[in-house]
Amino acid sequence: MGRGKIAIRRIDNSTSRQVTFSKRRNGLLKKAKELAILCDADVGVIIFSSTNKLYEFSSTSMKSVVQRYNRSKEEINQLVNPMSDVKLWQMEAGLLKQQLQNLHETHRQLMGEELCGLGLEDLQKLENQLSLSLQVIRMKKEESLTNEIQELTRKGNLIHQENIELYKKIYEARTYATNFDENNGFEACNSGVIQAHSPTNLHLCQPEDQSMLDIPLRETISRWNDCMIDAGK
Amino acid sequence: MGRGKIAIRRIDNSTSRQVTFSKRRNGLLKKAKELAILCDADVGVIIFSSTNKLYEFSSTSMKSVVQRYNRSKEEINQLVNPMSDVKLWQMEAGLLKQQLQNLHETHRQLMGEELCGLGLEDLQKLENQLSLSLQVIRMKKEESLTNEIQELTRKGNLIHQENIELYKKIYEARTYATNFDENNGFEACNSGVIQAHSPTNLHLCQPEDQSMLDIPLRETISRWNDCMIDAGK
DNA sequence: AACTATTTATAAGA
DNA sequence: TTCTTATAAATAGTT
Repeated sequence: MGRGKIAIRRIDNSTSRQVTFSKRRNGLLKKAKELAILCDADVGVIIFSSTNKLYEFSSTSMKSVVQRYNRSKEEINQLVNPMSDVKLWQMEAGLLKQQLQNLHETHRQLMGEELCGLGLEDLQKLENQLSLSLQVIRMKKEESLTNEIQELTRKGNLIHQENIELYKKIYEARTYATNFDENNGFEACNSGVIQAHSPTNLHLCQPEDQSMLDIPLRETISRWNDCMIDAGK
Repeated sequence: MGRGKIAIRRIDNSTSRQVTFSKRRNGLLKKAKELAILCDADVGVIIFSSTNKLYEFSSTSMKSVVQRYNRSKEEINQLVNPMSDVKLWQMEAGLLKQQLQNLHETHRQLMGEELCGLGLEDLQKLENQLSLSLQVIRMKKEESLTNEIQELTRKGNLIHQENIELYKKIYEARTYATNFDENNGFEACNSGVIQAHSPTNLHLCQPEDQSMLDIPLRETISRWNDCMIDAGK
């Protein structure tokens, strides 16, 4: 029914296909409507285009048509929501709520609450579990503490080494200054050389830690003294 | 499209209606099929005649078409009414899921698992909590044990009392017998009573255990036992 | 169910 | 997309 006859097979040309779809879709829906009216039939038509657009016609309501279809087919009402999505989600929520409650109770018992309903055996189990947990946690804590102490010790040693190096520098500088000028320039050397030396040294190991760059020379020496005293013990 | 034009309204003549139904139904199904093939569309058609007979066509399967239809309708609903019931329940479920997950994590930590992500402070808190729980549970257990012991002691005392009463009865009975028969009964009484005292202690309440009542008077005692049990009910 | 006059649907082109 | 139009297809009424 057109300028030419066409074979009933997928139309290759995309545009042509789309146009034909549009026309025939309208034709189908119109005819469905006419059939329903003329012949007092209950008709439902669902059309999805190749681009997933939905078109439909139903003489009463799609729901009732499909339900009737299901009943007629004697299939289990799985197609149109015997268990609508709302119901499904309600069930899901109910289930989760139940799980949450159960876990909550267990949790409370682990927290030492709501122990009234428990028998001796349950209490014993709980005690064992807690005891075990405590053991694990204490081990973990100890491990953590040990690590921290190790780290601190390492850093301490590094700084100690640095201080020794520093002291040596200072000592050399002083000796050099003394030898260099018996009666002259000690003050200048002291303020110049030594101040230039110490900050460079500290930067080598801990560039991020600037806090000890502010420390005056006498403090460095005093700290070195302390270290030596400690080492002598 | 026929010898004459007809208005689109219910055909009054029943026979005519039926014939038209038959013709147009075939036409509709044919056109649906053609549309599906020509335009690569997914089409479903359901037709109930006025006599409730079912005719159908679907390009894939009616089930998949209808499911797709339902899904499509849902999406539309959600767009129109973004806070539909479904959405609300989905949110509820999501929330509960989250809570459950959180609680689960806490629970695992209380069980001494998954402690890697925790710092020293967290570990300390956990330890304190567990320690506290353990304390409470041990108290509860002790309380429970104490109660049980008390209860057992009470019962034991009661039974002991009963035994004393029993002893008295036996003694009276024997004395009576001895008086009746001068030199015969005392030895029997002596060996009987003393042996009966300690082992019977717990057994007296259980009338089915007759093993130690080999002495001649066992019937009397048993009858007395029955009386006491009945009275105790 | 077959026939056929006619209406309707639609393919192709604009 | 929409309109037009020639033509294919559907079908109302008849046999």
